[in-house]
Amino acid sequence: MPSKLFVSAQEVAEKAGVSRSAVSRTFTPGASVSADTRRRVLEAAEALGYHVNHLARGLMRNESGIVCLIVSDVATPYRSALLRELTIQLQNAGKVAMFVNTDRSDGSVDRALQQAIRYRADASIILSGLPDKSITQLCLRSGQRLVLINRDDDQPGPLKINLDDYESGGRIATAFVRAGCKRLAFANSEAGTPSLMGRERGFIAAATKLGLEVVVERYGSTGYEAGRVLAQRMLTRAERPDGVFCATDLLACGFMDAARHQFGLSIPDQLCVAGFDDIEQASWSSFNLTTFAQPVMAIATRAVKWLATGGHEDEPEEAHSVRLKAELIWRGSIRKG
Amino acid sequence: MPSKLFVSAQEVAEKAGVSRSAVSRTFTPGASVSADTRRRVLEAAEALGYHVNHLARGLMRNESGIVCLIVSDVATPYRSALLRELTIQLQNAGKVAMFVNTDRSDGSVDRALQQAIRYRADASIILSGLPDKSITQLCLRSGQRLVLINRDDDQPGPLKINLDDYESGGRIATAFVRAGCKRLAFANSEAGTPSLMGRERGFIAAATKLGLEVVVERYGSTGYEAGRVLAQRMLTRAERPDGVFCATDLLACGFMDAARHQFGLSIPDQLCVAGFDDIEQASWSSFNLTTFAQPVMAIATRAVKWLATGGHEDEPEEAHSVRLKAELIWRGSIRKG
DNA sequence: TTGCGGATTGCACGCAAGTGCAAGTCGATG
DNA sequence: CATCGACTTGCACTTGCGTGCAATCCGCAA
Repeated sequence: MPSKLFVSAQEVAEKAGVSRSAVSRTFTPGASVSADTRRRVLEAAEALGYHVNHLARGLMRNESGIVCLIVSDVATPYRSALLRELTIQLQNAGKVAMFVNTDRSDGSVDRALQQAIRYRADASIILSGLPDKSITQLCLRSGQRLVLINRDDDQPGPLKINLDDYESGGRIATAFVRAGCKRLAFANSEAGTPSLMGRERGFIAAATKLGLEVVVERYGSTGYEAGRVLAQRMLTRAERPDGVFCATDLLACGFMDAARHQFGLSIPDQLCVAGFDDIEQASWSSFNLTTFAQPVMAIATRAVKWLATGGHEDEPEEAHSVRLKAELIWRGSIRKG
Repeated sequence: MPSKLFVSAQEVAEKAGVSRSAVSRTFTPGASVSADTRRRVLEAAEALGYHVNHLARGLMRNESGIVCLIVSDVATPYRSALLRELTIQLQNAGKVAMFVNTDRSDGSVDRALQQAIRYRADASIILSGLPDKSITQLCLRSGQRLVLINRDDDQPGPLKINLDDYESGGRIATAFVRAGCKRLAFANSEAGTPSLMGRERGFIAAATKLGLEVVVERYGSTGYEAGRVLAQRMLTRAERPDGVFCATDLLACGFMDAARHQFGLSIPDQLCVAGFDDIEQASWSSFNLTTFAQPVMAIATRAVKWLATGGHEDEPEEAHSVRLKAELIWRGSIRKG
């Protein structure tokens, strides 16, 4: 129970000796107020510690300024980097970020979106999971904008930002072959998201075209521990792979650590490794990992710009789908060709 | 411009053939509604896709359900882990997290708090920086609760959660001495926050008592790169240290990487290292770092519980200050004593 | 049938803002 | 001095919701 409540425009008006409308107009850009009234209002507001109530303003304007970020595994390096960029850019665009965590349970994303609706978020950005069509439709009907990042989905309406996962898989396969690798492998998680599967398929397709087979293992999540397990499984094979593409950098870190410390392998001499995401740890000298950089900045910029300019429904559907390129960052985990 | 707006309680009422009050009461726990009306309202709401407008509800109840998290460097492993725990627990407590990024600029935290006030957040949790007293007072006067995490501050009112940084510094000094280290060093950042300085002072005090001097270097931020630079500075000294306590795990990771790959030192044989935070990377086999675990879960639990129960102003001031213990996690970067 | 108690319902008001409209102010011009 | 026009100002209504109060309904006992 707060003993004293927030200051209202009414109180400011009384202190400044003007009407409440004048206060309202003072804080509304473009409204008509004389310089004198404005000054008196601002002084009174400053003295009382008045701040416009965005809840009420949002109610009137039907525009809350809130953008809802729907994510799982926030503590993951790649996720947190993207989140950081998104929140900063949203802030610069005059929006405020609301956070909803999801887990792997069914309907988790749907509940998150309902939360967004309850707070009348102007938009929701979905980084994890995929909402049910009915909820998506409800959001769009309600005038809420939707951005799906790396979430392959074909519904019209939301802005979809994706990477060239398939092509990246192909590019890295070529790199392995140039480095003289003979036995390629792909280390994936069991998550089976479109991004991960795209990398896998692209890698296999390109390798096949180059005349090499690819051993594929899938295990666990996309994290470090799963990478270790995958290494244990793959490096004990009779035909030990000498070129491994890991679906994420975290998998690659776990894989490399196990390869070096458990199997005593030297990277890149005996084993070439590549990852995906370009998390900060990839550049650490313990890993020095060749990997694809998620264009985090570009993703955030596209998303926020689209939200800010308020792309219309009548714009062509192509404009709702963006494919960005993941840049290959050369480091030392693959031999020079 | 949304073509269609959100569904209002009025529309639901009309469709269900009841008054708007009935709709409102249906969604208010404990209110008096007959089972029949309730059912009809719920059906209509479901059909129309109605969700209570929390902006309006917050306006009425003077309780928005929003908790504002004020942070810088979100993408840092320790920060993102804490953030994850906080958001999840807030969510479980029926609150929703709002996110405000701060930078190092003056007044950045103050602006963040003003944002919290504008959205009538029930509380703000500050993880970075320290707000001006006047703003703090305004928040408290307005009935907003405040939690300061690892932010040494002596104002009454906010809940302050801190660690036993000083004592931890002492504990690790003892461990170094047991391991036979003769030349201790403390690698710190220039940030100079109370937590970092507490670790430094505690470490020096204990070492001095044990008859050892401590070389201290401070450089840059608390990140990996700063750790590398610190290693370069410290490991080129005539009297090379053989036991280094790094103020954070990231510093330690950078330090270890430089020590091994640039100076060819073997850890823990030639050099013992300890860190602080217990980020995920500390447990990776490349680092296997002995470190102090931030009780992330406990911190979040305390903060959220305090917010949920709504501790009163008339409770004793001691209840507003919590000191948690950082647990020493033994791994392989310090020799066994 | 009447009276009574309890549960349910609707009306109307309030929360804190934004805004159209009409009234008011002021200076300049004819 | 009257008239015009530009600029300000305040009134009143609106947004979506919660809730006190009074009215209504129902069942049951007298």
